[in-house]
Amino acid sequence: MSERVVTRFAPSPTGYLHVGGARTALFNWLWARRNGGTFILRIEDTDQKRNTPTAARQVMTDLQWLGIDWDEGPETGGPHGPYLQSQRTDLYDKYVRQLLDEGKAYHCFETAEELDAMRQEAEAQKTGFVYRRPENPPSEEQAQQARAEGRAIAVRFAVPQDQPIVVNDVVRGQISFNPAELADFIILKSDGFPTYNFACVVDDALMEVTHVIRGQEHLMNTPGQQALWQALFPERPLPQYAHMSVTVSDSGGKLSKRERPKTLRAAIEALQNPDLGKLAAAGGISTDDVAAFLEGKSVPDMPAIDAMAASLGVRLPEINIVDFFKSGYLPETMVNFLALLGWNPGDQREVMSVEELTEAFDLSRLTKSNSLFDRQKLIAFNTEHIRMVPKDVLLDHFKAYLEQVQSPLLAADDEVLAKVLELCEGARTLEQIDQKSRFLYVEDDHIEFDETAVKKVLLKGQALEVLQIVRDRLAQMSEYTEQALEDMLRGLAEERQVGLGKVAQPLRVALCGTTISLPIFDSVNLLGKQRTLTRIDATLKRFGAATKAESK
RNA sequence: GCCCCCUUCGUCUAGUGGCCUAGGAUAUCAGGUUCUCAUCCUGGAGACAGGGGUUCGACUCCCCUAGGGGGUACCA
Repeated sequence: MSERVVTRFAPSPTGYLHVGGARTALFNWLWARRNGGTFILRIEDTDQKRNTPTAARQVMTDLQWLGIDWDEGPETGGPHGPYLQSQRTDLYDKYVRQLLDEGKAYHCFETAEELDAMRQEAEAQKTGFVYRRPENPPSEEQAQQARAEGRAIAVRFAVPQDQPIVVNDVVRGQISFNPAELADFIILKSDGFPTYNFACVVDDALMEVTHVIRGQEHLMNTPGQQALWQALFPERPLPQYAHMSVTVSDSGGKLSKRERPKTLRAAIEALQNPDLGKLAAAGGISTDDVAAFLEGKSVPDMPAIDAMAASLGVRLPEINIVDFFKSGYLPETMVNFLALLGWNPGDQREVMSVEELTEAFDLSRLTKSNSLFDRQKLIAFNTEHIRMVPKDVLLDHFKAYLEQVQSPLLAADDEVLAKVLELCEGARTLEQIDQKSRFLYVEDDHIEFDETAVKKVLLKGQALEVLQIVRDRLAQMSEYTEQALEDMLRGLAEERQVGLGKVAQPLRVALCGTTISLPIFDSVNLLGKQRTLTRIDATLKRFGAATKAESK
């Protein structure tokens, strides 16, 4: 493979990087890395209405979290910059001019509304709408005049009609298109910005892109782009196109950003008496916004959606890359899992490191059919990667996670965190590790007791009695080691002719408020004698009184 | 409506005409280990969308039907 490889990821900055985009980025990146080639990041911000100023930065942050770096792009620079399309308009203008002069493009004056009307009419008659090229395209003078009158003026590419356009796709083979069914598409919008189909071709050519790896949703754009490329850059070879299958959601349909708001809306609607005011406050938006959201009229931004969901304790399906970060997935897991969505190494390997993926990746093994995003399998992968990743790397990931969710465990030093990670071997997500360990750093009088845990463990049988004995023996222990603790608890269980669970569970709930925590001996040990006793006393006082009251 | 793509266990997939009584993973079920949650171990069940061809022989090649997906913008 001595051939030079240049790939690119070209997102439009409309929000967070989502799973689909991340996969596209990853495949392009893997292919470039595999071949010692160049990976370019290009921001396609030619739609004035849809861009948000911080989105490009957000996308870059998300890529970086995944470990996807770019050789050329924003903030990195490179020989083909700038890498924001909104800063390249002079280039696009130049090529539009060239096409116009060569008679390969022409002006048109229809407004968006007029075109809409034509389209609707066509639809009413159940026929497809194809823009018909006028017999005599407007002259340069007419265009000048229209411009002077302030009319909307756009430029269309005249798609060559002489022969079928054959796209040679790496994944799907040769696909032939009838040019008569390809409309003369707009390349320059009336606001002066190029359309995607135009800017993309100009940039791919200028940036010397050799491989275009993208989702199947772009397959229908390809004949037009290819024709444009040949009109503009006849001397340059076309890039290799590879159209990947689409990723669909396990809740049915295409994996879409809209799933999160949808899930939240359903959760709110399922409530008897949703407190809209409280929701609005949680989301930092107005009550009217919440009402409009419930009626399906508008959708608040992601942070507001997240905050409202959190206030209700509702879990939203992860869609954006940051969502997976917040749910405690490792970047290694995401990269591995994403890579297997529409690709496989051809042997029976599945859990793979980035290095292995890079080494094995090949365009010839891209899958044709759509794949479903299976969260269950993702969790299984995460379990494997948590186990596989080097200790220091895992520690770094864990600290980043704790920071992200602002866990009380942030107060712990590296030594304790490393110990916690060791004790949580077999955990499925970083979130689980955090959840079962954070009690260590919660104030003794701030323990939240889980209702079912209290009922099922503490208030059952002789639990409180046993807890009292545990407390007394603990207080008397001169040596407070894990081994001593274990001996004591096991001894007690044996004395009372019960399983260790009968002794350990009440203690666990007293210390953590839940039935889920680190192994009990370690929990007691890490918490320290004093705090352990304090928590047991508080529990005995609180629930001991409750049972007495009940028995009266 | 029109155009394009796709179709193997629930899910992701291996399979490029005989290695297929179709392999792996995950999920699921049964059993075991275990102080909780997990992990872990053993075993089980589970698929070539349907119909026609081609061929000595089709999961593999061709056609049709059905189903799924994508596109049909002055979005990308």
